[in-house]
Amino acid sequence: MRIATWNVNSMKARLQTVLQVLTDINADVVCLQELKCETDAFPYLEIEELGWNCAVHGQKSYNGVALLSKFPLQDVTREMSTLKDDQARYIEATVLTDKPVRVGGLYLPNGNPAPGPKYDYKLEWVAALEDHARSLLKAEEPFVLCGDYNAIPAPEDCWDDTVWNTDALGLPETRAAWRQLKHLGLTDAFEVCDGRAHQYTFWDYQGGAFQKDHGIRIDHILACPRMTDRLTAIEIYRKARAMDKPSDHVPMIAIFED
DNA sequence: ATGTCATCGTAACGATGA
Repeated sequence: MRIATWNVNSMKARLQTVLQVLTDINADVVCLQELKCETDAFPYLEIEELGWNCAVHGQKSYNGVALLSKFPLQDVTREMSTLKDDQARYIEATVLTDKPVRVGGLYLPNGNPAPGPKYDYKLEWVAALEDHARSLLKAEEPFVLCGDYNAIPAPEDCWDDTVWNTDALGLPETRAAWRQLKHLGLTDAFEVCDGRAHQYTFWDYQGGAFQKDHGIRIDHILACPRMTDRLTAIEIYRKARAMDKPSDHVPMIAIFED
């Protein structure tokens, strides 16, 4: 079972790229972020034609998340139990295989400029995610939480920490919140399956960042203990960043034993 | 001297978010 996460930075502007990448990565489940379209404007027909079931939580202009699955999706929820949010940043559903798994797709707030109200919202959001993860653990159904966390876990997860450790994505308080989430008993799939320094999932459009490999690792897959037992490998599909009309993020794929 | 992109409101860009 291959579970992927990818911030597409607009479904409308990126549709052809998205269709190509979906074929390339051969995942069973894909969490998408930054759709930048309303739920009804999602290109259901084109995606379904490739064999996906879709669950979408969109909004106008900003944010927006979706779950794509080759298997049926059941019990879709579009908010965390712990946060009343007017921004479309969360979606969760059960993927019905012979070993059902609850998949949460999330788009954590960017939080810049920090400090300020946007950073406060980010911290509030990650605290709500922690509470929600706690309730998922209590429910004892296997789950993964995938998405754009807008968090650089450690200095070696960016190209130059002196640039990022004062940014909302790399501030000590952001990293502490990330660790606190993990310490509930969740596993960063990249950390245990690869763990190398300077492996990135995002490169800014500006200043030739990709060519210089000036990236950051901010897209993550967190697994509960039972899913961690099945975890075998992690992949970062870097090629997506070199395509025509690329997103600034690339897909990350976690592979679980069937 | 040296590569940003997408969206919206409004009518060819400026403002905004990332």
